Amino acid sequence: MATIQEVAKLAGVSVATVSRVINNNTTVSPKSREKVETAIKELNYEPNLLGRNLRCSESRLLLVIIPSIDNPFYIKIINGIEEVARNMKYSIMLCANSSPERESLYFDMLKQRLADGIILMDPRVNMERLTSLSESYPIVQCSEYIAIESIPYVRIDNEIASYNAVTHLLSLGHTDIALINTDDRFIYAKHRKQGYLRALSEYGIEVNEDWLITADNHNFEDGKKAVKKVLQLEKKPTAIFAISDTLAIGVLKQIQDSGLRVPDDIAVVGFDGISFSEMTNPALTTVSQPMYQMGVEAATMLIEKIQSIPVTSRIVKHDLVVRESTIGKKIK
Amino acid sequence: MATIQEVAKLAGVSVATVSRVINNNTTVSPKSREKVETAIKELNYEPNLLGRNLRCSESRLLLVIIPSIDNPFYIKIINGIEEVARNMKYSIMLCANSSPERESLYFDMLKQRLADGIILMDPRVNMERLTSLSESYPIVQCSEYIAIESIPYVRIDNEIASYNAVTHLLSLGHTDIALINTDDRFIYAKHRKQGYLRALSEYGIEVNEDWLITADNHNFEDGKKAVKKVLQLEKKPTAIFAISDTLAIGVLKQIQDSGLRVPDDIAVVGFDGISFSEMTNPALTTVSQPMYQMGVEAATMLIEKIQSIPVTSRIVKHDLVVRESTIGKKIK
DNA sequence: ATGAAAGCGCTAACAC
DNA sequence: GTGTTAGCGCTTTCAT
Repeated sequence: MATIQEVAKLAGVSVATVSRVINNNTTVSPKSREKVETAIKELNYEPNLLGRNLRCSESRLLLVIIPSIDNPFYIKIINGIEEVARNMKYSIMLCANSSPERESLYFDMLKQRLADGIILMDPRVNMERLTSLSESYPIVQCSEYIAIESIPYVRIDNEIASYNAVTHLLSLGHTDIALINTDDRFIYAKHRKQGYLRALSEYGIEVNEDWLITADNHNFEDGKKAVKKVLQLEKKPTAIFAISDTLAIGVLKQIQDSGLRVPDDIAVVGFDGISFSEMTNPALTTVSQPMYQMGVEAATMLIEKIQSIPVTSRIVKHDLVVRESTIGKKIK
Repeated sequence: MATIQEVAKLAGVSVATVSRVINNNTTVSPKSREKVETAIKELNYEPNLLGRNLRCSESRLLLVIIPSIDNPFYIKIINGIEEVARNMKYSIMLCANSSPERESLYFDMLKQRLADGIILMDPRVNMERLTSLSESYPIVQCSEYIAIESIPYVRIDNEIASYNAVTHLLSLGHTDIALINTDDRFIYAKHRKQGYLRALSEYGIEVNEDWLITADNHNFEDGKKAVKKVLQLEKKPTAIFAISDTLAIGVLKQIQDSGLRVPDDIAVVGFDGISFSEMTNPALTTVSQPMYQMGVEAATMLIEKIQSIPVTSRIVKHDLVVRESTIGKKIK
């Protein structure tokens, strides 16, 4: 494990010169550079970045906090983040399954200088702690967000996206549309519900409270559970709008396991546009989010924040993808 | 941003004492401890771990290298790794989508002391580089492996697992069984093929070369593509064994899109036991790997290696999970 | 263009 | 039990 000292010695120059060669920012005479480079090769030298990090007081690590690694929704976002991070010579660390204790673990990494910033995709964090943290450390939000001045976000317009999805069902003639949502304290959930309500109201349809189901989570099982509840109702809906694809896939499964057909008996719409949504049978109609782009934007924003460049929040475009679960199979 | 110096000063003790309190390993008088602790609170002090890392020459970061974050197979493994890592005060960094350049990026982190060890789940790495690296740095393999003395692994017995899956199909009366595999240079692929061949041979069935399909990858689309190829054949199989669940799900989808029924026209078996395999319609029969356990074992092994404790490779148990895609729907 | 030297924040050996 | 001190390996003034 050669150090910069040894390289300097072998090359017959000072450590400063070696450092200059490594970081090739300042001018070094070709002769010195040459000597240093052969010494580096000779010794198989690799700079110890722990030293550099301490000296520069940066870790070049970005934390990406997601609620659960189980939800494929985050995958393409992460790919986008990674792309930008790599180009800017940052690494990213995925922090999943956050819980209060884990949360503080990650926040601590920021305070302990082990990370330079956070991309937050989990809304279930301690608001106060987050707010105070965001005053001293770079944080951006992606997809889900909390309205805090000091934390910019990138997201779609959930209200309109949801409105589009429900309008699609309405335009197909459905009037009995159930909504499978998650807890209202998530802002996206609130907005998606608002979009649902606005669409119904514009079509002059009364809301049936029985059809507003709250799922615990976005797991497949939660989707199945919700459908079981719906199918026990006296009056059953002819369409179900689930607030995420993972839920919708569980919905699909449970409908079919109950001997009903999609979309003939019940049409289904999901949300997110995960790759899996194409692979179900029938393929899932869904509101697709520009996940890769969201990741790119979030990472760019965060790195700018780290560099003390002012950044502002932005809204990106969603897209309704119509597939078999609402309009049935085409003849192939 | 308070430093240990300032804490020491405020507490009226030396930095050594503060360090002792922080790492509470050595004995400190209750009085000093008290003083230090109040000073820490007073200053809102957080130790700068960059300093500690440099001093201790460790990063307490484990690298987890997977081929693609898109394959849910790795998710539960990662959860297992995380559990162990957290308990041992390590962090993990997920390294996905590896390519030659990315690969060297990750290997560099090891050399540059930014990571303490690697859990490798991607077999597509440069063998030579890996071999030489493994002599100086702690590396363990999980699931997929390359037989290198210096790199222990945890995995299932792929040959037997595959044999079990195919035997299940044979016992249902299938004799025309296609195999959708990946490239033979992956050891798991080779072993799974061997299991397939052994099962057929024990049943006295000739191998039909047309039914040995090689998929590019484990994506859904690769599964669909493979089925399209199979369905163009003069003589079609009555069952398909796909070497991963992601492939199998594509297989399922394409069979159904072609107007055929699973398992009536073609039965399907997958491999891995990802959570999604339960949610397809019909639910997928698959060979389930003990992913969480594998993650736990791998992380434990790696940390032991880092601590210079000798570790040996181990084989864990798989499990054939029979579901609708081979035996059809039960009456509910 | 280059070297000497200070110091990033911490831990641990050593002396008391 | 506690303080002094020497680094861990690097970058970066400041001279020259």
